[in-house]
Amino acid sequence: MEAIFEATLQVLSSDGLIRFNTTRVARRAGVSVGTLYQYFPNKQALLFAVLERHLVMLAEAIEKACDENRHAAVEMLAEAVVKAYLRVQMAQAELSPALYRISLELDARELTELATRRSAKAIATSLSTAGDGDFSDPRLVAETLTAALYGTVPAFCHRVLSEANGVEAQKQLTMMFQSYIRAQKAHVSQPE
Amino acid sequence: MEAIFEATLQVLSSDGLIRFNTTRVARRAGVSVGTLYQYFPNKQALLFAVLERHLVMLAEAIEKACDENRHAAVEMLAEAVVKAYLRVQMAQAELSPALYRISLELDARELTELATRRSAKAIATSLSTAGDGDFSDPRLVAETLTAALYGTVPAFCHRVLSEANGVEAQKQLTMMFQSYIRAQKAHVSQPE
Amino acid sequence: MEAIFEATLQVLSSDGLIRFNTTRVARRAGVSVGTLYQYFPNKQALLFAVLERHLVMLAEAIEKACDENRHAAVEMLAEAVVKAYLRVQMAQAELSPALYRISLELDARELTELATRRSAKAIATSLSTAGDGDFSDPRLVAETLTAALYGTVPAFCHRVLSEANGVEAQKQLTMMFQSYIRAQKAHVSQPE
Amino acid sequence: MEAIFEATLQVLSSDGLIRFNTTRVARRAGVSVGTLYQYFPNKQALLFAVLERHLVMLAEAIEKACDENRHAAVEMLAEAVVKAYLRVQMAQAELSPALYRISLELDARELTELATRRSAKAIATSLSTAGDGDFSDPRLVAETLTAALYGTVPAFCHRVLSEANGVEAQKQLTMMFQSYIRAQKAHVSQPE
DNA sequence: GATGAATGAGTGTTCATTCAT
DNA sequence: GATGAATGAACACTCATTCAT
Repeated sequence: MEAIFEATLQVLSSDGLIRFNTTRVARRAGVSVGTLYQYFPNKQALLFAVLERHLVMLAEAIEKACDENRHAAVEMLAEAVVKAYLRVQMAQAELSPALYRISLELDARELTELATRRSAKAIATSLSTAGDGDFSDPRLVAETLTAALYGTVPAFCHRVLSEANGVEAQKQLTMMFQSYIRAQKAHVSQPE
Repeated sequence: MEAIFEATLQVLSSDGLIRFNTTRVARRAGVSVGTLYQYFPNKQALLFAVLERHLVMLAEAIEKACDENRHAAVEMLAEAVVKAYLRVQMAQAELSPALYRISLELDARELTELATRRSAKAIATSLSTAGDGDFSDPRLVAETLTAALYGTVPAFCHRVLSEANGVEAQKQLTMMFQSYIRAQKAHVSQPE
Repeated sequence: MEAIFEATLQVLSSDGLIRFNTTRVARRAGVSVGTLYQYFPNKQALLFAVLERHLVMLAEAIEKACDENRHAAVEMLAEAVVKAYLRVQMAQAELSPALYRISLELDARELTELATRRSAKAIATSLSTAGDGDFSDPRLVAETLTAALYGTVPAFCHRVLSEANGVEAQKQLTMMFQSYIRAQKAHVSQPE
Repeated sequence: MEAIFEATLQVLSSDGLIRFNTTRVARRAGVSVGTLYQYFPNKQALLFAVLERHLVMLAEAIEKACDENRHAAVEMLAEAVVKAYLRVQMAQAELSPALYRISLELDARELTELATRRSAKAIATSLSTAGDGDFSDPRLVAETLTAALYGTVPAFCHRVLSEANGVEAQKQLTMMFQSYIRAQKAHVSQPE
C-alpha cells in the first residue's frame, strides 16, 4: 500500500501524467495490477491521493505559520506564510507539474477548494488578530494572498526556482505580500 | 485550415482536453481527419497552435500596455498591465482550464517561456523609462510581476472570478502590484 | 461489415458465448478490432444483431405460414406454423444455444418480446379467419402456442433433434398443436 | 457449506449470472474465498450445485405426481404433472433466468439430460399403467410432454406468468397435454 | 481448517495515425 | 488535395484461483 503510493509519486515525477498508467505504477511498486486495485478503486483515486496529500501538507504548513504568528506584526506573518508554502512546494518540486495537471481535472476542484479555503481562513484569522492589523476586509485580503500564493509560486517553480534562485523568489514574494498588506492597512485609515 | 483551428477551440471549450480528439475536431470543422493531418502534423501541433495564439495575445496585450505607458507613472503602468492581461484572459475564460493543461505538458514549456519572457522584457523596459522609476533591478521586479500575473490570475479565475466579482480581483491585483513596485522604489533610496 | 457479422456467427457457434469476445471476432473476420468497432458500437450490439436477425427470421417465417393458411383449416395452419418454425431453427441449430443465452440477458427481452408478439398476432389473426375456426379467445390460444413453440423447440433441439429425428419431433409437435386447437374449439360450443 | 449454497442462491437471484462471482458469494455467505474453494473446486461447481438441486426438485416432483396417478385416468395424470412442475418452478421464479443461463452452458447438458430422462421415464411408466392408457409408443409421448414442459414453461414464465395469470397458463398447458394425450390414444385404435 | 492478500491473464474500448482510392 | 476506412498499440479494470500464514 505504501509501496504503491510511493510508486505513484515516482511514476508521476519521472514519466509525467500522460505516461502515468496503472500498469506502470504496479510494476514500479513491485506488485500486480490486481493488488493495486485492492487498495485504490481506480486510477483517479491514485492521483487524488497524491494531490490530496500535497494540498493537505500545504494547508497545514500555512496554518502552522499563521498560528505561530497570530499576534505578531503582519510583516512577520507575510514572511512566515511565504516561507512555509515554499518549503513544502520545493520539497516536491519535480512533482508539481503533474500535481497541477491533476488539479485541473474537473473533479479535483473540491480538493483544491478545501486547501485554499483552509489557508485563506487561517490567514484571515491571523490578519484580524495581528498586533498591528486593522483591515476593513481581512477575508478579501486573505483570499487575494492565497490566490497569489497558490497561483504565483508554481509559475515561479518552472521558470525561476528551477534555476536555483529560489531564495530570491522568496524574498520578492515576501516583499510583494508585505507591501500589499501595508497598503491595505492604509486604506482603512483613509478610505477611498 | 482556419475552420480546423476554430473547431479546435470549440472542441476544447465544450468538451475539455480529455475528450479532445482529432476525429471530433475534424468532424466539427466539417473536414476529414486526413485533411486535418495535412495542415497539422499531429494532435500536439493542434493544441500548441491554440496555446501559442493565446500566449501571443497575452504577450502582445502586455507589450501594448507597456508601450502606451512608457513614460507614465509606475502606478499607471501597473494598472494598465493588469487590466490588459485580464481583458484577454477573461475573453476566453472557458478555454483557460484546457489551455493550462496544455501548458503543463512538458514540451509546451518553450512556448510559455517565450510569452513570459516577452512580457517581462516589456515590463522591465517600461519600469526603466518610467517617469518616477528608479529600480536597482528592474528585470527582477518585472519577472516577479510577470510570474504573479501569469500565475495568480488563473487561480483567481477558477475561484473568485467565476463568482462574478472579477472587478474586485482586478482592483486587488492592481493594488498588490502598485504597492510592490512602490516598495521596490523605496529600496533603492534606502538599501537594506 | 458482412464479414464481421459472419465471423460473429462463427465464433458464437464454435466457441460459445463465454469464449465470445471482440478480439476473436475481429481476428476471425480478418479485420482489426478498430474496424469492428466502426461498425458495431460495442460487444452487445454485435450479439443483438445476431439475435435480432434470428428472431426476425422466425417471426417472418411464422407470419408467412399464417398468411398462406389464412382461410385453411386450423389443422393445416398448425402444421404449417410448426414446420416453418422448425425449418428456420434447424438451419442454425449449432447457433441456438448461444442465441438462447443472449436472449436471457435482461436487455434482450424487448427483442424477444417483439418477435413473439408478432408471431402471436399472426397466429391469432389466422385462427380468427380460419375456415373452421370459432374460438372464444383466439389471442390466448395463439399466445399459448407461441410460448410452446419458442419454448419447447429449443428443448427438443438439444436432446431430440440433435439425434437426427427431427422429423418425429415435428410430427409430435404438430399433433400436440392440432389437438390443443381442436380442444379449444370444442370449448366454445360447450362452455365450461 | 450450507451457508455458501444459500449465498449462491441469493447472489444469483439478486445480481444475476453476469454479476455472479466467487468473491461476492463468499462475502454474502460470511466466509472467505478460501473457504468457499474448500467446498467447491471452482465457480462452475457452485453453479452446477444450484442447477442440480433445482432439476432434482423438478424431477422428483414429477415422479411423485406420476406415482400418485399410476392407475388414474391419463387426464388426471396430465393435470397432476403440469401442476407439480409449475409449483416447483414458480417457487423459485426469480432464480429461473439465471438457472436457464447455467443450463445452456455446454457442460451442464448432462445434468439437464438426467432430469428430463428421469421425468420422461416416470411419465412413460404412468402412461403405460394408466387405467385408460393404450399407447403405441408411450416413450415418445412422454418425451414430447417432457420437452414441452421443460421448454414451454420458462417461456411462459417471462411473459405470461409474470403478469400474474399463472393460473390461466396452467389451465392452457393442462388442456394442451390432455388433448395431445387423447389424440395419441386415438392413433392406436385407428393407425394412420 | 480458515483466511484474504496477491496474482495476472483476459476483455472491452479508444484514438492517433496511415494510406489506398 | 481530400477522404475516411482501417489499423493496432495502449489502457483501465475484473475476477477465478492460489497459497503463505
